Amino acid sequence: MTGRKRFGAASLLRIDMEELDKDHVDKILAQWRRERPELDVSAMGLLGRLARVRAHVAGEQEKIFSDHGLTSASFDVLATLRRSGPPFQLSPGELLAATMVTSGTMTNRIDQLEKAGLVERLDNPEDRRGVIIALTPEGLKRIDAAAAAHVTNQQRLVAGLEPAEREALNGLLRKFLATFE
Amino acid sequence: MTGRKRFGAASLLRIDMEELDKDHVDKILAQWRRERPELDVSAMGLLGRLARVRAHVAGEQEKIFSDHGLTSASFDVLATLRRSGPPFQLSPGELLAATMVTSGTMTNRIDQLEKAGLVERLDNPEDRRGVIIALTPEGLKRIDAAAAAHVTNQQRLVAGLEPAEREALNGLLRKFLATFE
DNA sequence: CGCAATTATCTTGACGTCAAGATATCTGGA
DNA sequence: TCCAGATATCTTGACGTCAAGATAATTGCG
Repeated sequence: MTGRKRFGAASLLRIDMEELDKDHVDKILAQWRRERPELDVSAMGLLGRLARVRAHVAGEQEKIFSDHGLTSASFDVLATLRRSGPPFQLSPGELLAATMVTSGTMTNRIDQLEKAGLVERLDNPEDRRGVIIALTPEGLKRIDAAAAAHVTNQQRLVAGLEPAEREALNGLLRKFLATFE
Repeated sequence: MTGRKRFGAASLLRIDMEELDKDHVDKILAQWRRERPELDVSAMGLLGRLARVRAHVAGEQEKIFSDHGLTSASFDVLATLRRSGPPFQLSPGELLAATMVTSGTMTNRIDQLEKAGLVERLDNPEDRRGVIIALTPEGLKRIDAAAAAHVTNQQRLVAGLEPAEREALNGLLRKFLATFE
């Protein structure tokens, strides 16, 4: 918490009103403008807030995963298998395509989940180079419970925005994302 | 929904006419709605896009840091020292307060930067428990060059949004961030 | 003044991730 | 058929991060 009070002593002392709405990112921008006034930092506020919001959201989400004995990494894999539908089986390559990590990372994630008894590696009858990763019954129970808690928590995390704001933010992020994907 | 194939790449990656306007996140939501229709996934789209956009932005920014022999971690520390103004010195605790990492992480970051000759640890004359981290002349040159390239790159990253959209997105992220800080 | 609580920084050990490369298998063209 | 290139997955080694706790110095209470 770095937050300042919106209606604290500062406003009673009539300190510049604009200062009151400055957040952590605004302070960083003000420092850059003082030290390197020739730099155009107009994009830094948006991208800095994006990074900070994402860091907070990630931390809050990990708490929920931890309650269910999972990490964001293991949740990610189990959730991908779960939402693919019965029989809850995908190849490592398919999991890779869905999760923005490298093949070595996916091997490691599967290793950990296999040790925990949440997935198993099955022979791929169509390609001896490959395997099929399957949710175990325990893995299915685990991800079903974790996913329910996760979506409830996600609603809590966005509750500070009005429905119309969420809609607007979602639309802008969709367009922004489209510039990368 | 038509029958799915045994091996899921087709279902995960499929593009058909009805889905041309759907992005990766929409496809994930559609899968959840099919598999767990009782879950309210209304917040997942926004938070999923936030995570993916941030991951893309982080990757693009790291390329620039790498061009200057830095990582996002080392850039973060050097930039904090640089924008604090002359004499470009802060305590590890002050760096910690500015950078959202743990003390052990900060110790490690400073160790790496010291090895690289970009910062040095000075005795803190006011508190023998502590030290002062100072940019070296080489560190100053490095961060000044990297910061200039970084802000230019940031402008490129947001160029796919119209100025009014950037403004709106920035405002919504500001409000969202305020719910955490 | 003396000592317990606090503070500042560092250490340790465990993870998760990545890049680069190894291994095994498949595939298509000659 | 054969084999060179492509493909699927795993291995290795180096990092960066964190949580928990250690160490040393400072502060403030009684």
